[in-house]
Amino acid sequence: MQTDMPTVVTRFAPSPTGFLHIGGARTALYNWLLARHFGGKFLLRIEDTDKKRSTNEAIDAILEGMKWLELDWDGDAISQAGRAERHAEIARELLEKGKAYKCFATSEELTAARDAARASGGNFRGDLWRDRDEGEAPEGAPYSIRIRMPREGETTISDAVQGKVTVQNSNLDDMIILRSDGTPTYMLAVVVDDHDMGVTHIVRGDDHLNNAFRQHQIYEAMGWTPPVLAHIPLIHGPDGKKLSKRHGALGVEAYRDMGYLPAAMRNYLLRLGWSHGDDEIISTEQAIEWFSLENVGKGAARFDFDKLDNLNGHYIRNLNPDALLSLIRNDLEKEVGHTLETAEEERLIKGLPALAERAKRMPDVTENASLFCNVRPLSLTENAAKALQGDMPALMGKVANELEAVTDWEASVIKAAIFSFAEAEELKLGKVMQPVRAAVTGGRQCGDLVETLEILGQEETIGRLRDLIAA
RNA sequence: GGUCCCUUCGUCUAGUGGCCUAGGACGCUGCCCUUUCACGGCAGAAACACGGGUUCGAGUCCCGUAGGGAUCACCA
Repeated sequence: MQTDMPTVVTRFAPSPTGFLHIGGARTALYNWLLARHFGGKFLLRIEDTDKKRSTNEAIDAILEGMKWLELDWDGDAISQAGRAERHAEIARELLEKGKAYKCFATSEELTAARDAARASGGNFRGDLWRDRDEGEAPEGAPYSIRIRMPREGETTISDAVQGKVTVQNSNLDDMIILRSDGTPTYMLAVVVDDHDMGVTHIVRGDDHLNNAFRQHQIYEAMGWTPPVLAHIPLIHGPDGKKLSKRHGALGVEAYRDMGYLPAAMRNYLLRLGWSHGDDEIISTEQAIEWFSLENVGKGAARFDFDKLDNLNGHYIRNLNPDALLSLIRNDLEKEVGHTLETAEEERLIKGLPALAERAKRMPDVTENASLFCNVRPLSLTENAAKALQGDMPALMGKVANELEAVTDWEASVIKAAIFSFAEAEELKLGKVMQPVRAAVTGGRQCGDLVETLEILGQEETIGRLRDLIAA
């Protein structure tokens, strides 16, 4: 049926040699958005043809990263290694067609040829056996299979991001497509898999741009239609240098642990290299509707934590109290040392929005949230302690007495009580509010003080005030 | 070194030959709001890498230079 044939099929094809880093995450996001935009399919393929470097831990980390970012793929993740037989079959077909040939060169010969080519300022093409008869090879000698690249003319690819890019065919090397042990190389495997999986659009890092020409020739040799290519620029570190494991390249789970929200991450990554006019805050739904390869930038982008923080703050603020609580629950309970009681939960639900207003990363919320828990005596920050020096404890004791007389524990009443107290003591309002804030929050940030007192409850408020005298 | 790609405020970017006295966002500075810190509001400093063309007119097109990057494995 034509109708159930998706018009757009994209894929994300990471090699499982490490975690899902930020560049990979963005590549995955763009592929995902493109597929969702067109109502097509987004496939996941693990490029594990290099068994020596691939690990199951890495596969798990990548899958976990994708799930955390909420990028769902269609169908099961495909193992490239599991398709080796099919790849070898294509290699043999190419051989039969005369589009590939056997290479009996030893690694020493290859290295020597490579060094010579480089020394003469030329290009190594690996073609030692291109024009030799295989009968010249020793009986039973191992051989790899190399593709026979055209030597005349040029190859042009129309990249959706980079535009038309042309390279002279004389620069193309007769790369190995099947190793002497019979396993396929990446160069062959990608092409065969993308073709077999019906991939229509390949979005990947521009470190693959040079490979595109080489792979293009496999499509040509097989008579297959090449997919649309989009090579997106790489992401650099804050200092403009390339991201590497030693240099700021973190797995997405590291961002999760730092307290970034998946939605913020997606929004940030989306804008890092793609734009839609002046829009900055873009929901995932909106992104799906707007996403297009045409608006992907060509220049490499630097990763900027300040902007990510700003965006993250926005998404934290938009979380509802219940979601917020469930996100911080674990860490908060660890911090206060006990399972949250119902009364504490109730306070948190009321108090969390004000904290979210002030947060950039989730730990900002968690740290301040302990103020709504039963932890007495409350630990004081340096500034809070300073604000409570001298005769402040005594003053707080008086405030406590004043608040104890309040029969209707409600913000307006509490406020009136504090106001009249300040007036009676002939103190400026700030002179009372400031120490009360310090005493009750211990220096933690929160919103309106009086409202905070209301949420905290009369008993806890007075207790915290009197703890000062006791201490 | 060969090949290929890239280049607008500090950063992410808008800009597809006249709408650009180059716009937005983050960050930064100042002010306002204010019971802390934020949020929010207002104002401000801040960029077309350089040099040649093409054109009546160039950030936008072409060439060169410089700078940055990618790649050159029986890795992916």
